[in-house]
Amino acid sequence: MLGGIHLAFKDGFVRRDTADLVNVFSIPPVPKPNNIAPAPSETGTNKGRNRKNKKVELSSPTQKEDSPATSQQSQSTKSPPTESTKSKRQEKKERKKAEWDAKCRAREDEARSLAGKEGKLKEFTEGLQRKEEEKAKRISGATQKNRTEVQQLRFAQSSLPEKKANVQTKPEPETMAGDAGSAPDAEVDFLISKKKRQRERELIGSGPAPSAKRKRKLGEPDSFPLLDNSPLIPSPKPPNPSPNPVASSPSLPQSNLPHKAQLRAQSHALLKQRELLPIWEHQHDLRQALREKNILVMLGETGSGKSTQIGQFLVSEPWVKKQRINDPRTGREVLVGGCIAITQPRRVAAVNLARRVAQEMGVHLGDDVGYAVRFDNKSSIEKTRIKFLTDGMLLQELLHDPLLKRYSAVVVDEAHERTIGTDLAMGFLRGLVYGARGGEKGLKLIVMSATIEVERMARFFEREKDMLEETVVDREGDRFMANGVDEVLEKSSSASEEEFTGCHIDSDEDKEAADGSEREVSRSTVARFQVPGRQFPIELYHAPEPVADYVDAALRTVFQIHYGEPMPGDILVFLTGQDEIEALQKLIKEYAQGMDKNVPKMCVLPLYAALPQVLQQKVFQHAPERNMRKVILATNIAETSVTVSGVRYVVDCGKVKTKRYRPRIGLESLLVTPVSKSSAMQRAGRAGREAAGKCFRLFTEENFLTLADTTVPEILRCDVSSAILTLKSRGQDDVLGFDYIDAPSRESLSKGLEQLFALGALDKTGKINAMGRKMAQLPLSPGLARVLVAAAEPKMDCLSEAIDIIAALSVENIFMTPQSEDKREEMKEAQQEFERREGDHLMLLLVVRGYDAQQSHKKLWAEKHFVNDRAMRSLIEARKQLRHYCQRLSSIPLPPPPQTITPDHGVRILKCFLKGFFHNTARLVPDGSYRTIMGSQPVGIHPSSALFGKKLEAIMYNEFLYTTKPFARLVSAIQMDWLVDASPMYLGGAEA
DNA sequence: GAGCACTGC
Repeated sequence: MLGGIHLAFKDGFVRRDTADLVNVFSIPPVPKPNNIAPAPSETGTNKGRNRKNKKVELSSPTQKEDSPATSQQSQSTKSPPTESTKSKRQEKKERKKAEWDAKCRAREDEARSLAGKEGKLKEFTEGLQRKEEEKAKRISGATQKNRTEVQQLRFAQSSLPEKKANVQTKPEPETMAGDAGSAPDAEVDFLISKKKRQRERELIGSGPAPSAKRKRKLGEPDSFPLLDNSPLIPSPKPPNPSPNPVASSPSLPQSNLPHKAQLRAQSHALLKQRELLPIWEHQHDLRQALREKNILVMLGETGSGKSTQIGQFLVSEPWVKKQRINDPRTGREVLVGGCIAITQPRRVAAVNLARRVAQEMGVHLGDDVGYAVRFDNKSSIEKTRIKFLTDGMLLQELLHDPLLKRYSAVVVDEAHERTIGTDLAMGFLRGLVYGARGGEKGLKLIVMSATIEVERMARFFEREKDMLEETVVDREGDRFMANGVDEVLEKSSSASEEEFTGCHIDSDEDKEAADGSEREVSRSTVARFQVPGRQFPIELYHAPEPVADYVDAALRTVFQIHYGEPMPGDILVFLTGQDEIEALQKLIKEYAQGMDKNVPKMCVLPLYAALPQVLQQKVFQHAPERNMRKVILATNIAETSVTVSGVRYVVDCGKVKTKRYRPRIGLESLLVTPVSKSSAMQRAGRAGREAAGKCFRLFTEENFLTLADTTVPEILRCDVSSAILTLKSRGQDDVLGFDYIDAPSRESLSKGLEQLFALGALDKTGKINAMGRKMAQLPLSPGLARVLVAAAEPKMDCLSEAIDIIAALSVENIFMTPQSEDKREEMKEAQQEFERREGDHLMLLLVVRGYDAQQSHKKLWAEKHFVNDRAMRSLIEARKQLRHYCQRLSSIPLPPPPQTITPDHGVRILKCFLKGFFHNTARLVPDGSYRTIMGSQPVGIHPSSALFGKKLEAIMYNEFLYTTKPFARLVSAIQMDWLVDASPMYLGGAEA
């Protein structure tokens, strides 16, 4: 039996090309061997997967009965509906209970023991890393790099069906003959040695590097493991040794501040690594380009080094020093410049890049190089010349300093991610570069992206002149009102297409003109630049026919890889959520038990944001045994935020959960949708970080071709009321006329405006008023910001209570979510002391107060009450910040929080919440169900609420979500007559 | 009687 499986797998993998893989994808389901150890109680059911997807078929019919995974299914279909069914069901239920209890216990134990081992593990992994560093030093970095380039050339030709066809190829005068095109295998070694010699010459310093031709490869944001691992590993060093020379840097002594000489020495040591980065040889051209033009758009691929080097290349340019300009608004002279800002979409990225660049420059973090993220600012107004910050932070600075006076240049990194933050920042920056900070002494703007969308961005920054004319003409008619988003989208996409043909930035087929050092010499206001990345080749495989159940398909593919592909090489599987991950983890573990003894073992690891930190870290550690393959089951978190080393095989289900907003009903929902092409490429790219890799797509090639090129920008998918408030508070009152890269639909914008008006943030003409300005300063959604402003009013007088509750609402769920029913019962009991008949909001307040009351045993207390300690700690941070902001907004000092909360007090708190959430209300109708007060839609109280099952006159809720049916989450009881003064403007004539 | 991807101020 075992041999049979073995052969079955082997057959599929003797030869490795797409055609064979087609067979592999369609081979019969993995048979489950008979001699599997009898399943322990926990394999008795197949919770989740079987229930959810009936199509799953994991074993052939004859083997079904042997399979613990399916025994339950066959049982239930076979047994007649006798009186024993009931007891059987009971039995099943109990078994299920036991199983989940066991699982929970196991997980808790695991977490605990891991936490204990952490110290030892760190020691161990650091030792390993030191060894690896030494090894890396021995291997010539240059050889490594050149080999990569050659492989890239070959890869790029063979894969990537998503090439743009209409690309002009430009012959290039100064290139090496054999380098450009398809190098036959025999030539490869020759090329490597040739390039190696060249590189060695370069390293000894004999003249500038001849411009090497490179090929565009899988787009992927530039991120080295040091950077990407960090969200999960707080230590400055990743525990995993990495062959990437950038990642394995000498580490600083942790104990005290390093001496200046030490810093210099380290900086010197790092210089060698920096010189190997693809961007290094282009620094002169970059500087030159920015002397000539104020805007530069750069396509920088994975590992090009753009994020770490750009600041250092520019910091000593003459235009960085402070200079006087005329502020057109006041007519007065102001002093501007002196610092380069580099924005990132994620906090960890900003912090780690700053740390790294400080090391490279040999300076203390916070002096010449610093960062600013929420809750953490390590930069100095006088000293800092390179500052990394999140895009949200840049927008925050815009609020108090509309000219961004501190900065000589702003670099927008990872622009292709198109978060609302980056999009708004780019709109504002463009306005500055062509307005108040334009001209010869103007602000420099550098936009860096990893996808071909850069060309669209270049167009966006270029079309200022046209736009101005257009806006003047269209002002009355309102361009967006009239045409809506479709026309805008259409316009931009056709623009980018024509641009591809004329632009020197090559796309995939344009091998001839791939030299980034060549700049477009034209009258364009935007300089364009391309820097190749460092990425190993990846073989792509597609499923031959559509896959009905991708969890099942992933299961088979994982085993196929495991049997057919050599070690080492870990497998990274992309799925959409925790549910799927847990289901697949269970299945793989079951089947792995039946593997032949001489087949390497597997170590299955989940990875998603909600997973406890200690368990996340396992992904970065070595497999517990030698000759063991790690199989990482991850959500989208592994696509951008986290880089796992050691991965050579990627399995991509082709789906992702995305938020969608339907403005008409004002409802946000989370849906499983197909990924975009660039997302799929990004995922595939994860297989080629350290060596050549393979990517198995669980969808057909035809399917791939129908995917959208890029992910829909966030601003087109979400509620934009918050974005509108940001715009208006920063001087852009005409939100319909703001120059978005992609404008939200007219419907979405007007819904947002309407909401803000109802909240009292805008006056009748749509201008922001005092209330709106206050709200805009708070790091909260407009609704929650409104609550805070209301709570600060003297007659309400419950500011510190409101802050506590809002802080609880703005961090991750502060309650644990136990899996087993027993645990849930236990949790209910433990939390009884917090329960209030008013509902969830006051319950949150009591939890916060309970946590506060603990002096030294906070963690224990949290554990006992099923409260998430990590969430509580970030809650405390957020509260500190909110208090700070509130104190700034009103001169009145925060009153000390009262010890008890009287019913009257509770009413006042809830009335404040109603000011921000009057639109999220429902009332009881005669049939005993709830219907929303606006729109009269049915809605039920979510089972997670303390008010679940209760019948109340009316309810208010913070969240509306649609899963199996419409649910209200975070619910409190209200009275109908409170609604009248919650938003008189909005409810004015309506019955309330 | 349900179950939520990922960020950010």
